[in-house]
Amino acid sequence: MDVGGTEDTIPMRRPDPEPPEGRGGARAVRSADPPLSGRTPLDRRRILGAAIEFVDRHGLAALTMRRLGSALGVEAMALYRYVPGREQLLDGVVETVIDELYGDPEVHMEAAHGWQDYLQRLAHGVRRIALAHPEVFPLVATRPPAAPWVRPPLRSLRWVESFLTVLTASGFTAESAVAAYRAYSSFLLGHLLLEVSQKGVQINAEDAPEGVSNTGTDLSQYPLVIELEELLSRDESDAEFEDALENLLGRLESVRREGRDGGRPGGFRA
Amino acid sequence: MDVGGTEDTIPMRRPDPEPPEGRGGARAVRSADPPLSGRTPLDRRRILGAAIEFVDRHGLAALTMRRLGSALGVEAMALYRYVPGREQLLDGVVETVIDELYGDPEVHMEAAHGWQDYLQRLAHGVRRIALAHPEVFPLVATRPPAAPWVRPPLRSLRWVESFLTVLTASGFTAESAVAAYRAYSSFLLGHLLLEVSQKGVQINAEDAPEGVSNTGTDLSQYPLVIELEELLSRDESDAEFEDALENLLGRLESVRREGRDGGRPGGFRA
DNA sequence: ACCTGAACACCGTTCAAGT
DNA sequence: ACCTGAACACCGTTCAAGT
Repeated sequence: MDVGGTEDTIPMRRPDPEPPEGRGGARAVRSADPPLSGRTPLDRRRILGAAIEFVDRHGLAALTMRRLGSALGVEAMALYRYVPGREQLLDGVVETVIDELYGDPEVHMEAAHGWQDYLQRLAHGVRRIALAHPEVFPLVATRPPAAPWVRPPLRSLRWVESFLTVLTASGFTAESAVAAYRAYSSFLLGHLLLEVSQKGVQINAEDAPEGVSNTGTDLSQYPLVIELEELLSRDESDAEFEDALENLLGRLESVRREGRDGGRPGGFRA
Repeated sequence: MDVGGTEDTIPMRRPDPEPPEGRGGARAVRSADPPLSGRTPLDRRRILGAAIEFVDRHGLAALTMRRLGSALGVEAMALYRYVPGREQLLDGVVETVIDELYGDPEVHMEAAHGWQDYLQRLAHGVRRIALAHPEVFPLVATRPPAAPWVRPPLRSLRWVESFLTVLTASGFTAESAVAAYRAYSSFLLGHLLLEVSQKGVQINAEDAPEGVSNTGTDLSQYPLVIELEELLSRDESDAEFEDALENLLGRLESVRREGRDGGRPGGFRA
Protein backbone atom coordinates (compact mmCIF):
# COMPACT_ATOMS: atom_id res chain seq x y z
CA MET A 1 0.00 0.00 0.00
CA ASP A 2 1.96 3.01 1.26
CA VAL A 3 0.31 5.60 -0.93
CA GLY A 4 2.24 8.60 -2.16
CA GLY A 5 5.56 7.25 -0.91
CA THR A 6 8.51 9.63 -0.96
CA GLU A 7 11.74 8.69 -2.76
CA ASP A 8 12.20 5.94 -0.24
CA THR A 9 12.95 2.90 -2.35
CA ILE A 10 16.41 1.44 -2.59
CA PRO A 11 17.45 1.13 -6.24
CA MET A 12 18.09 4.80 -6.83
CA ARG A 13 18.19 7.42 -4.10
CA ARG A 14 18.88 10.22 -6.49
CA PRO A 15 17.95 10.15 -10.16
CA ASP A 16 21.25 11.40 -11.62
CA PRO A 17 24.37 11.68 -9.47
CA GLU A 18 25.94 14.24 -11.81
CA PRO A 19 29.46 13.47 -13.07
CA PRO A 20 31.82 14.53 -10.25
CA GLU A 21 34.25 16.68 -12.24
CA GLY A 22 32.46 19.53 -13.97
CA ARG A 23 35.34 20.19 -16.41
CA GLY A 24 33.59 22.10 -19.12
CA GLY A 25 29.86 21.36 -18.83
CA ALA A 26 28.04 19.52 -21.58
CA ARG A 27 30.61 19.37 -24.42
CA ALA A 28 28.12 17.39 -26.32
CA VAL A 29 28.91 14.47 -28.49
CA ARG A 30 31.08 12.63 -30.84
CA SER A 31 33.35 15.16 -32.50
CA ALA A 32 36.99 15.96 -31.72
CA ASP A 33 38.69 15.70 -28.31
CA PRO A 34 41.95 15.50 -30.26
CA PRO A 35 44.60 12.72 -30.04
CA LEU A 36 45.62 13.95 -26.60
CA SER A 37 42.69 11.78 -25.62
CA GLY A 38 40.05 12.47 -22.92
CA ARG A 39 41.52 13.00 -19.45
CA THR A 40 43.80 10.62 -17.53
CA PRO A 41 43.36 7.04 -18.63
CA LEU A 42 41.60 5.60 -15.53
CA ASP A 43 43.17 3.16 -13.15
CA ARG A 44 42.27 0.84 -10.32
CA ARG A 45 42.94 3.32 -7.53
CA ARG A 46 40.80 5.98 -9.11
CA ILE A 47 37.99 3.50 -9.64
CA LEU A 48 38.05 2.32 -6.03
CA GLY A 49 38.14 5.88 -4.76
CA ALA A 50 35.18 6.81 -6.88
CA ALA A 51 33.32 3.75 -5.70
CA ILE A 52 33.83 4.67 -2.05
CA GLU A 53 32.71 8.22 -2.64
CA PHE A 54 29.70 6.97 -4.55
CA VAL A 55 28.69 4.61 -1.77
CA ASP A 56 29.19 7.29 0.88
CA ARG A 57 26.92 9.58 -1.09
CA HIS A 58 24.25 7.32 -2.47
CA GLY A 59 24.40 4.13 -0.43
CA LEU A 60 25.57 0.66 -1.25
CA ALA A 61 22.41 -0.37 -3.03
CA ALA A 62 22.83 2.41 -5.57
CA LEU A 63 26.31 1.31 -6.62
CA THR A 64 26.13 -0.09 -10.10
CA MET A 65 28.85 -0.75 -12.63
CA ARG A 66 27.01 1.46 -15.03
CA ARG A 67 26.46 4.30 -12.61
CA LEU A 68 30.02 4.12 -11.31
CA GLY A 69 31.23 4.25 -14.87
CA SER A 70 29.24 7.33 -15.62
CA ALA A 71 30.42 8.96 -12.38
CA LEU A 72 33.89 8.50 -13.84
CA GLY A 73 32.84 9.81 -17.22
CA VAL A 74 33.17 6.45 -18.86
CA GLU A 75 31.00 3.57 -20.00
CA ALA A 76 30.59 0.70 -17.54
CA MET A 77 32.46 -1.70 -19.78
CA ALA A 78 35.65 0.30 -19.38
CA LEU A 79 35.83 -0.68 -15.72
CA TYR A 80 36.36 -4.31 -16.57
CA ARG A 81 39.85 -3.55 -17.76
CA TYR A 82 40.83 -2.75 -14.17
CA VAL A 83 38.48 -4.77 -12.03
CA PRO A 84 37.36 -8.32 -12.76
CA GLY A 85 33.75 -7.75 -11.79
CA ARG A 86 31.37 -6.19 -9.34
CA GLU A 87 32.14 -8.53 -6.46
CA GLN A 88 35.84 -7.88 -6.71
CA LEU A 89 35.10 -4.17 -6.89
CA LEU A 90 33.43 -4.47 -3.51
CA ASP A 91 36.37 -6.44 -2.15
CA GLY A 92 38.61 -3.66 -3.32
CA VAL A 93 36.42 -1.06 -1.65
CA VAL A 94 36.68 -2.89 1.65
CA GLU A 95 40.41 -3.25 1.37
CA THR A 96 40.91 0.38 0.46
CA VAL A 97 38.82 1.60 3.35
CA ILE A 98 40.65 -0.63 5.80
CA ASP A 99 43.96 0.51 4.41
CA GLU A 100 43.10 4.08 5.36
CA LEU A 101 44.12 2.91 8.81
CA TYR A 102 47.71 2.75 7.73
CA GLY A 103 47.66 6.30 6.52
CA ASP A 104 46.28 7.39 9.88
CA PRO A 105 49.12 8.89 11.93
CA GLU A 106 47.22 8.26 15.15
CA VAL A 107 47.44 4.59 14.46
CA HIS A 108 50.57 4.04 12.49
CA MET A 109 53.24 4.34 15.15
CA GLU A 110 52.58 0.84 16.22
CA ALA A 111 53.58 -0.09 19.70
CA ALA A 112 55.41 3.00 20.83
CA HIS A 113 53.58 3.10 24.16
CA GLY A 114 52.72 -0.51 24.83
CA TRP A 115 50.07 -2.84 23.54
CA GLN A 116 47.14 -1.30 25.39
CA ASP A 117 47.88 2.06 23.89
CA TYR A 118 48.24 0.40 20.50
CA LEU A 119 44.88 -1.36 20.76
CA GLN A 120 43.28 1.85 21.95
CA ARG A 121 44.53 3.80 18.98
CA LEU A 122 43.68 1.00 16.60
CA ALA A 123 40.14 0.79 17.91
CA HIS A 124 39.64 4.52 17.63
CA GLY A 125 41.11 4.46 14.15
CA VAL A 126 38.69 1.78 13.02
CA ARG A 127 35.87 3.66 14.64
CA ARG A 128 36.82 6.84 12.80
CA ILE A 129 36.69 4.91 9.55
CA ALA A 130 33.36 3.34 10.38
CA LEU A 131 31.85 6.71 11.16
CA ALA A 132 33.40 8.28 8.08
CA HIS A 133 31.97 5.60 5.79
CA PRO A 134 28.86 4.32 7.48
CA GLU A 135 27.46 2.96 4.24
CA VAL A 136 30.62 1.00 3.55
CA PHE A 137 31.15 -0.46 7.00
CA PRO A 138 28.52 -3.21 6.86
CA LEU A 139 30.40 -4.47 3.84
CA VAL A 140 33.62 -4.59 5.84
CA ALA A 141 31.85 -6.55 8.52
CA THR A 142 30.11 -8.91 6.18
CA ARG A 143 32.49 -9.91 3.40
CA PRO A 144 34.42 -13.14 3.78
CA PRO A 145 38.07 -12.72 4.75
CA ALA A 146 40.93 -12.80 2.31
CA ALA A 147 42.48 -15.92 3.78
CA PRO A 148 39.73 -18.43 4.51
CA TRP A 149 41.37 -19.80 7.62
CA VAL A 150 41.78 -16.47 9.35
CA ARG A 151 38.60 -16.53 11.27
CA PRO A 152 37.55 -13.02 12.05
CA PRO A 153 36.77 -11.15 8.90
CA LEU A 154 38.02 -7.72 9.77
CA ARG A 155 40.02 -8.57 6.67
CA SER A 156 43.36 -7.30 5.58
CA LEU A 157 46.12 -9.62 6.61
CA ARG A 158 48.35 -6.63 7.21
CA TRP A 159 46.10 -5.79 10.07
CA VAL A 160 46.17 -9.28 11.56
CA GLU A 161 49.92 -9.49 11.19
CA SER A 162 50.47 -6.19 12.93
CA PHE A 163 48.09 -7.08 15.72
CA LEU A 164 49.77 -10.39 16.41
CA THR A 165 53.23 -8.90 16.17
CA VAL A 166 52.55 -6.28 18.80
CA LEU A 167 50.84 -8.63 21.19
CA THR A 168 53.33 -11.45 21.03
CA ALA A 169 56.09 -8.88 21.50
CA SER A 170 54.28 -7.63 24.60
CA GLY A 171 54.22 -10.85 26.52
CA PHE A 172 51.18 -12.60 25.08
CA THR A 173 51.59 -16.26 24.27
CA ALA A 174 50.63 -17.31 20.77
CA GLU A 175 47.41 -18.78 22.12
CA SER A 176 46.38 -15.73 24.06
CA ALA A 177 47.32 -13.36 21.24
CA VAL A 178 45.01 -15.25 18.93
CA ALA A 179 42.26 -15.32 21.55
CA ALA A 180 42.76 -11.61 22.10
CA TYR A 181 42.55 -11.00 18.38
CA ARG A 182 39.26 -12.77 18.22
CA ALA A 183 37.76 -11.05 21.23
CA TYR A 184 38.94 -7.68 20.05
CA SER A 185 37.61 -7.96 16.54
CA SER A 186 34.26 -9.32 17.56
CA PHE A 187 33.92 -6.45 20.02
CA LEU A 188 34.78 -3.86 17.38
CA LEU A 189 32.55 -5.48 14.82
CA GLY A 190 29.53 -5.65 17.05
CA HIS A 191 29.90 -2.26 18.58
CA LEU A 192 30.59 -0.35 15.40
CA LEU A 193 27.98 -2.14 13.37
CA LEU A 194 25.42 -1.14 15.94
CA GLU A 195 26.64 2.41 16.11
CA VAL A 196 26.79 2.87 12.38
CA SER A 197 23.38 1.40 11.76
CA GLN A 198 22.03 3.70 14.44
CA LYS A 199 23.47 6.70 12.66
CA GLY A 200 22.15 5.49 9.34
CA VAL A 201 18.68 5.18 10.75
CA GLN A 202 18.74 8.61 12.35
CA ILE A 203 19.68 10.12 9.02
CA ASN A 204 17.31 8.10 6.90
CA ALA A 205 14.51 9.06 9.27
CA GLU A 206 14.34 12.35 7.38
CA ASP A 207 11.00 11.40 5.84
CA ALA A 208 8.36 11.46 8.60
CA PRO A 209 8.36 15.27 8.97
CA GLU A 210 6.98 15.56 12.49
CA GLY A 211 4.96 13.89 15.24
CA VAL A 212 4.40 10.15 14.97
CA SER A 213 7.76 8.80 13.80
CA ASN A 214 6.01 5.45 13.96
CA THR A 215 6.95 3.15 11.08
CA GLY A 216 3.59 1.46 10.85
CA THR A 217 3.92 -1.09 13.65
CA ASP A 218 1.49 -0.89 16.52
CA LEU A 219 3.58 0.37 19.42
CA SER A 220 0.86 0.09 22.00
CA GLN A 221 1.76 -3.58 22.39
CA TYR A 222 5.11 -2.57 23.80
CA PRO A 223 4.51 -0.34 26.81
CA LEU A 224 8.02 -0.52 28.24
CA VAL A 225 9.55 0.38 24.91
CA ILE A 226 7.32 3.43 24.87
CA GLU A 227 8.06 4.35 28.44
CA LEU A 228 11.80 4.11 27.88
CA GLU A 229 11.73 5.71 24.46
CA GLU A 230 13.77 8.66 25.62
CA LEU A 231 16.52 6.48 27.05
CA LEU A 232 16.48 4.09 24.13
CA SER A 233 16.97 6.84 21.60
CA ARG A 234 19.62 8.70 23.52
CA ASP A 235 23.02 8.70 21.87
CA GLU A 236 25.93 8.14 24.24
CA SER A 237 27.96 6.17 21.76
CA ASP A 238 31.26 7.88 22.49
CA ALA A 239 31.13 7.12 26.17
CA GLU A 240 29.76 3.63 25.60
CA PHE A 241 32.58 2.87 23.25
CA GLU A 242 35.18 4.15 25.69
CA ASP A 243 33.76 2.12 28.55
CA ALA A 244 33.42 -1.09 26.63
CA LEU A 245 36.87 -0.80 25.12
CA GLU A 246 38.46 -0.14 28.45
CA ASN A 247 36.74 -3.13 29.93
CA LEU A 248 37.91 -5.34 27.10
CA LEU A 249 41.49 -4.21 27.48
CA GLY A 250 41.30 -4.95 31.17
CA ARG A 251 40.17 -8.45 30.39
CA LEU A 252 42.97 -8.91 27.91
CA GLU A 253 45.53 -7.78 30.45
CA SER A 254 44.52 -10.49 32.86
CA VAL A 255 44.64 -13.07 30.09
CA ARG A 256 48.12 -11.90 29.27
CA ARG A 257 49.25 -12.33 32.85
CA GLU A 258 47.80 -15.80 33.11
CA GLY A 259 49.43 -16.79 29.84
CA ARG A 260 52.82 -15.61 31.06
CA ASP A 261 52.55 -17.67 34.24
CA GLY A 262 51.78 -20.81 32.30
CA GLY A 263 48.43 -21.52 33.93
CA ARG A 264 45.18 -20.64 32.17
CA PRO A 265 42.56 -20.70 34.90
CA GLY A 266 39.91 -18.43 33.43
CA GLY A 267 38.95 -15.90 30.85
CA PHE A 268 39.77 -16.83 27.30
CA ARG A 269 40.95 -19.76 25.36
CA ALA A 270 42.33 -20.14 21.86
CA MET B 1 42.88 -14.28 -13.43
CA ASP B 2 41.88 -17.48 -11.62
CA VAL B 3 41.81 -19.78 -14.61
CA GLY B 4 39.34 -22.61 -14.82
CA GLY B 5 37.25 -21.30 -11.94
CA THR B 6 34.68 -23.66 -10.50
CA GLU B 7 31.07 -22.55 -10.01
CA ASP B 8 32.27 -19.87 -7.64
CA THR B 9 30.51 -16.70 -8.74
CA ILE B 10 27.69 -15.18 -6.78
CA PRO B 11 24.67 -14.63 -9.01
CA MET B 12 23.67 -18.27 -9.37
CA ARG B 13 25.17 -21.03 -7.31
CA ARG B 14 23.12 -23.68 -9.00
CA PRO B 15 21.65 -23.40 -12.47
CA ASP B 16 18.12 -24.59 -11.73
CA PRO B 17 16.93 -25.06 -8.15
CA GLU B 18 14.22 -27.52 -9.28
CA PRO B 19 10.65 -26.79 -8.19
CA PRO B 20 10.41 -28.12 -4.64
CA GLU B 21 7.30 -30.28 -4.92
CA GLY B 22 7.62 -32.97 -7.59
CA ARG B 23 3.85 -33.58 -7.78
CA GLY B 24 3.49 -35.45 -11.05
CA GLY B 25 6.62 -34.78 -13.13
CA ALA B 26 6.43 -32.76 -16.32
CA ARG B 27 2.65 -32.52 -17.01
CA ALA B 28 3.49 -30.37 -19.92
CA VAL B 29 1.55 -27.35 -20.88
CA ARG B 30 -1.57 -25.40 -21.12
CA SER B 31 -4.44 -27.89 -21.04
CA ALA B 32 -6.75 -28.75 -18.15
CA ASP B 33 -5.96 -28.70 -14.41
CA PRO B 34 -9.73 -28.46 -13.83
CA PRO B 35 -11.63 -25.71 -11.90
CA LEU B 36 -10.36 -27.15 -8.58
CA SER B 37 -7.38 -24.91 -9.46
CA GLY B 38 -3.66 -25.67 -8.89
CA ARG B 39 -2.73 -26.31 -5.24
CA THR B 40 -3.28 -24.04 -2.24
CA PRO B 41 -3.57 -20.38 -3.15
CA LEU B 42 -0.26 -19.01 -1.75
CA ASP B 43 0.01 -16.68 1.22
CA ARG B 44 2.50 -14.49 3.00
CA ARG B 45 3.64 -17.09 5.48
CA ARG B 46 4.31 -19.67 2.79
CA ILE B 47 6.25 -17.11 0.77
CA LEU B 48 8.45 -16.10 3.70
CA GLY B 49 9.07 -19.73 4.59
CA ALA B 50 10.09 -20.51 1.05
CA ALA B 51 12.35 -17.47 0.98
CA ILE B 52 14.17 -18.59 4.12
CA GLU B 53 14.62 -22.08 2.79
CA PHE B 54 15.84 -20.69 -0.49
CA VAL B 55 18.41 -18.43 1.18
CA ASP B 56 19.59 -21.26 3.44
CA ARG B 57 20.13 -23.42 0.39
CA HIS B 58 21.41 -21.05 -2.24
CA GLY B 59 22.62 -17.98 -0.40
CA LEU B 60 21.24 -14.49 -0.16
CA ALA B 61 22.66 -13.32 -3.46
CA ALA B 62 20.71 -15.98 -5.32
CA LEU B 63 17.33 -14.89 -3.96
CA THR B 64 15.36 -13.33 -6.74
CA MET B 65 11.70 -12.60 -7.04
CA ARG B 66 11.62 -14.67 -10.17
CA ARG B 67 13.50 -17.61 -8.71
CA LEU B 68 11.50 -17.54 -5.49
CA GLY B 69 8.35 -17.52 -7.55
CA SER B 70 9.40 -20.54 -9.51
CA ALA B 71 10.44 -22.33 -6.30
CA LEU B 72 6.81 -21.86 -5.29
CA GLY B 73 5.53 -23.02 -8.66
CA VAL B 74 4.31 -19.58 -9.61
CA GLU B 75 5.38 -16.62 -11.71
CA ALA B 76 7.25 -13.85 -9.87
CA MET B 77 4.45 -11.38 -10.38
CA ALA B 78 2.15 -13.45 -8.22
CA LEU B 79 4.28 -12.64 -5.15
CA TYR B 80 3.39 -8.97 -5.35
CA ARG B 81 -0.12 -9.75 -4.15
CA TYR B 82 1.32 -10.71 -0.76
CA VAL B 83 4.53 -8.75 -0.43
CA PRO B 84 5.03 -5.14 -1.52
CA GLY B 85 8.47 -5.72 -3.02
CA ARG B 86 11.82 -7.35 -2.64
CA GLU B 87 13.03 -5.17 0.24
CA GLN B 88 9.95 -5.86 2.27
CA LEU B 89 10.35 -9.53 1.50
CA LEU B 90 13.76 -9.37 3.16
CA ASP B 91 12.31 -7.50 6.13
CA GLY B 92 9.78 -10.27 6.44
CA VAL B 93 12.48 -12.90 6.30
CA VAL B 94 14.35 -11.23 9.15
CA GLU B 95 11.25 -10.92 11.24
CA THR B 96 10.23 -14.51 10.67
CA VAL B 97 13.65 -15.83 11.58
CA ILE B 98 13.77 -13.75 14.75
CA ASP B 99 10.29 -14.88 15.66
CA GLU B 100 11.50 -18.47 15.72
CA LEU B 101 12.87 -17.49 19.12
CA TYR B 102 9.38 -17.34 20.51
CA GLY B 103 8.62 -20.81 19.35
CA ASP B 104 11.76 -22.07 21.08
CA PRO B 105 10.79 -23.73 24.37
CA GLU B 106 14.31 -23.24 25.76
CA VAL B 107 13.76 -19.52 25.52
CA HIS B 108 10.09 -18.98 25.99
CA MET B 109 9.69 -19.48 29.72
CA GLU B 110 10.91 -16.00 30.32
CA ALA B 111 12.33 -15.26 33.71
CA ALA B 112 11.52 -18.43 35.57
CA HIS B 113 15.03 -18.67 37.02
CA GLY B 114 16.21 -15.08 37.20
CA TRP B 115 17.51 -12.64 34.67
CA GLN B 116 20.92 -14.22 34.19
CA ASP B 117 19.34 -17.51 33.30
CA TYR B 118 16.99 -15.68 30.96
CA LEU B 119 19.80 -13.87 29.17
CA GLN B 120 21.73 -17.12 28.93
CA ARG B 121 18.83 -18.91 27.29
CA LEU B 122 18.09 -15.98 25.05
CA ALA B 123 21.68 -15.77 23.86
CA HIS B 124 21.82 -19.47 23.15
CA GLY B 125 18.51 -19.26 21.36
CA VAL B 126 19.75 -16.48 19.11
CA ARG B 127 22.94 -18.40 18.51
CA ARG B 128 20.99 -21.49 17.50
CA ILE B 129 19.11 -19.41 14.98
CA ALA B 130 22.27 -17.82 13.64
CA LEU B 131 23.88 -21.20 13.15
CA ALA B 132 20.72 -22.64 11.63
CA HIS B 133 20.46 -19.82 9.09
CA PRO B 134 23.98 -18.58 8.54
CA GLU B 135 23.10 -17.06 5.20
CA VAL B 136 20.22 -15.12 6.71
CA PHE B 137 21.97 -13.84 9.81
CA PRO B 138 23.99 -11.04 8.21
CA LEU B 139 20.67 -9.66 7.07
CA VAL B 140 19.39 -9.70 10.63
CA ALA B 141 22.46 -7.84 11.76
CA THR B 142 22.41 -5.35 8.96
CA ARG B 143 18.84 -4.25 8.30
CA PRO B 144 17.62 -1.07 9.97
CA PRO B 145 15.39 -1.61 12.99
CA ALA B 146 11.63 -1.45 12.92
CA ALA B 147 11.42 1.57 15.19
CA PRO B 148 14.04 4.09 14.17
CA TRP B 149 14.74 5.28 17.66
CA VAL B 150 15.42 1.88 19.13
CA ARG B 151 19.11 1.85 18.59
CA PRO B 152 20.31 -1.69 18.39
CA PRO B 153 18.90 -3.39 15.37
CA LEU B 154 18.41 -6.87 16.65
CA ARG B 155 14.91 -5.87 15.53
CA SER B 156 11.62 -7.15 16.72
CA LEU B 157 10.16 -4.92 19.36
CA ARG B 158 8.74 -7.98 21.06
CA TRP B 159 12.27 -8.92 21.84
CA VAL B 160 13.20 -5.51 23.21
CA GLU B 161 10.05 -5.35 25.29
CA SER B 162 10.62 -8.73 26.80
CA PHE B 163 14.25 -7.95 27.55
CA LEU B 164 13.44 -4.72 29.31
CA THR B 165 10.56 -6.26 31.21
CA VAL B 166 12.67 -8.99 32.68
CA LEU B 167 15.56 -6.73 33.61
CA THR B 168 13.57 -3.96 35.20
CA ALA B 169 11.65 -6.58 37.14
CA SER B 170 14.98 -7.97 38.36
CA GLY B 171 16.30 -4.86 39.99
CA PHE B 172 17.79 -2.99 37.06
CA THR B 173 17.05 0.71 36.89
CA ALA B 174 15.62 1.96 33.62
CA GLU B 175 19.01 3.40 32.71
CA SER B 176 20.97 0.27 33.42
CA ALA B 177 18.41 -1.95 31.71
CA VAL B 178 18.82 0.09 28.56
CA ALA B 179 22.60 0.09 28.87
CA ALA B 180 22.49 -3.66 29.43
CA TYR B 181 20.31 -4.09 26.38
CA ARG B 182 22.83 -2.25 24.28
CA ALA B 183 25.86 -4.10 25.59
CA TYR B 184 24.11 -7.42 25.25
CA SER B 185 22.97 -6.93 21.69
CA SER B 186 26.25 -5.57 20.48
CA PHE B 187 27.99 -8.55 22.02
CA LEU B 188 25.64 -11.01 20.37
CA LEU B 189 25.82 -9.23 17.06
CA GLY B 190 29.59 -9.13 16.92
CA HIS B 191 30.18 -12.59 18.18
CA LEU B 192 27.62 -14.35 16.05
CA LEU B 193 28.43 -12.42 12.91
CA LEU B 194 32.01 -13.49 13.27
CA GLU B 195 31.11 -17.07 14.00
CA VAL B 196 28.66 -17.34 11.16
CA SER B 197 30.96 -15.80 8.62
CA GLN B 198 33.65 -18.19 9.76
CA LYS B 199 31.36 -21.14 9.12
CA GLY B 200 30.36 -19.76 5.77
CA VAL B 201 33.97 -19.46 4.75
CA GLN B 202 34.86 -22.93 5.88
CA ILE B 203 32.03 -24.31 3.80
CA ASN B 204 32.64 -22.18 0.75
CA ALA B 205 36.28 -23.22 0.90
CA GLU B 206 35.20 -26.45 -0.77
CA ASP B 207 36.79 -25.39 -4.03
CA ALA B 208 40.59 -25.50 -3.60
CA PRO B 209 40.73 -29.30 -3.48
CA GLU B 210 44.02 -29.71 -1.60
CA GLY B 211 47.31 -28.06 -0.66
CA VAL B 212 47.61 -24.31 -1.07
CA SER B 213 44.25 -22.97 0.10
CA ASN B 214 45.73 -19.59 -0.72
CA THR B 215 43.25 -17.16 -2.27
CA GLY B 216 45.78 -15.42 -4.45
CA THR B 217 47.33 -13.03 -1.95
CA ASP B 218 51.01 -13.31 -1.22
CA LEU B 219 51.17 -14.74 2.26
CA SER B 220 54.93 -14.55 2.59
CA GLN B 221 54.54 -10.92 3.66
CA TYR B 222 52.79 -12.07 6.80
CA PRO B 223 55.10 -14.45 8.65
CA LEU B 224 53.28 -14.41 11.97
CA VAL B 225 49.99 -15.16 10.29
CA ILE B 226 51.64 -18.16 8.69
CA GLU B 227 53.28 -19.26 11.89
CA LEU B 228 50.02 -19.08 13.82
CA GLU B 229 47.90 -20.52 11.03
CA GLU B 230 47.01 -23.56 13.03
CA LEU B 231 45.80 -21.51 16.00
CA LEU B 232 44.01 -18.98 13.81
CA SER B 233 42.01 -21.59 11.99
CA ARG B 234 41.11 -23.60 15.07
CA ASP B 235 37.43 -23.58 15.91
CA GLU B 236 36.63 -23.20 19.60
CA SER B 237 33.55 -21.13 19.03
CA ASP B 238 31.37 -22.96 21.55
CA ALA B 239 33.80 -22.36 24.39
CA GLU B 240 34.56 -18.83 23.28
CA PHE B 241 30.89 -18.00 23.22
CA GLU B 242 30.36 -19.45 26.66
CA ASP B 243 33.28 -17.54 28.13
CA ALA B 244 32.42 -14.24 26.59
CA LEU B 245 28.76 -14.52 27.54
CA GLU B 246 29.60 -15.38 31.11
CA ASN B 247 31.93 -12.42 31.33
CA LEU B 248 29.28 -10.10 29.97
CA LEU B 249 26.71 -11.32 32.44
CA GLY B 250 29.17 -10.76 35.24
CA ARG B 251 29.63 -7.20 34.14
CA LEU B 252 25.89 -6.68 33.96
CA GLU B 253 25.46 -7.99 37.47
CA SER B 254 27.84 -5.38 38.84
CA VAL B 255 26.04 -2.67 36.92
CA ARG B 256 22.80 -3.87 38.38
CA ARG B 257 24.14 -3.65 41.91
CA GLU B 258 25.52 -0.17 41.37
CA GLY B 259 22.24 0.99 39.89
CA ARG B 260 20.34 -0.30 42.91
CA ASP B 261 22.56 1.58 45.31
CA GLY B 262 22.07 4.83 43.51
CA GLY B 263 25.74 5.47 42.71
CA ARG B 264 27.15 4.76 39.29
CA PRO B 265 30.92 4.68 39.76
CA GLY B 266 31.99 2.48 36.84
CA GLY B 267 31.03 0.14 34.05
CA PHE B 268 28.17 1.31 31.87
CA ARG B 269 26.12 4.34 31.27
CA ALA B 270 22.85 4.87 29.43
C1' DA C 1 46.50 0.71 -25.31
C1' DC C 2 42.23 2.07 -23.99
C1' DC C 3 37.47 2.65 -24.59
C1' DT C 4 32.69 1.86 -26.77
C1' DG C 5 28.35 -0.30 -29.14
C1' DA C 6 25.77 -3.81 -29.47
C1' DA C 7 24.18 -7.82 -27.62
C1' DC C 8 22.79 -11.46 -24.10
C1' DA C 9 20.63 -13.21 -20.20
C1' DC C 10 18.76 -11.73 -16.25
C1' DC C 11 16.62 -8.31 -12.86
C1' DG C 12 12.34 -5.76 -10.17
C1' DT C 13 7.99 -3.99 -11.00
C1' DT C 14 3.45 -2.43 -13.43
C1' DC C 15 -0.68 -3.36 -15.48
C1' DA C 16 -4.07 -4.97 -18.40
C1' DA C 17 -5.82 -9.32 -19.29
C1' DG C 18 -7.11 -14.04 -18.52
C1' DT C 19 -9.56 -17.86 -15.66
C1' DA D 1 -10.07 -13.81 -6.25
C1' DC D 2 -5.89 -15.17 -7.90
C1' DC D 3 -2.52 -15.59 -11.30
C1' DT D 4 -0.07 -14.62 -15.91
C1' DG D 5 1.92 -12.32 -20.39
C1' DA D 6 3.84 -8.77 -22.07
C1' DA D 7 6.26 -4.80 -21.40
C1' DC D 8 9.57 -1.31 -19.32
C1' DA D 9 13.69 0.30 -17.48
C1' DC D 10 17.61 -1.33 -15.61
C1' DC D 11 21.33 -4.86 -14.38
C1' DG D 12 26.32 -7.45 -15.01
C1' DT D 13 29.22 -9.11 -18.41
C1' DT D 14 31.28 -10.51 -23.18
C1' DC D 15 33.28 -9.40 -27.29
C1' DA D 16 34.21 -7.63 -31.59
C1' DA D 17 35.10 -3.22 -33.17
C1' DG D 18 36.63 1.45 -33.14
C1' DT D 19 40.39 5.20 -32.21
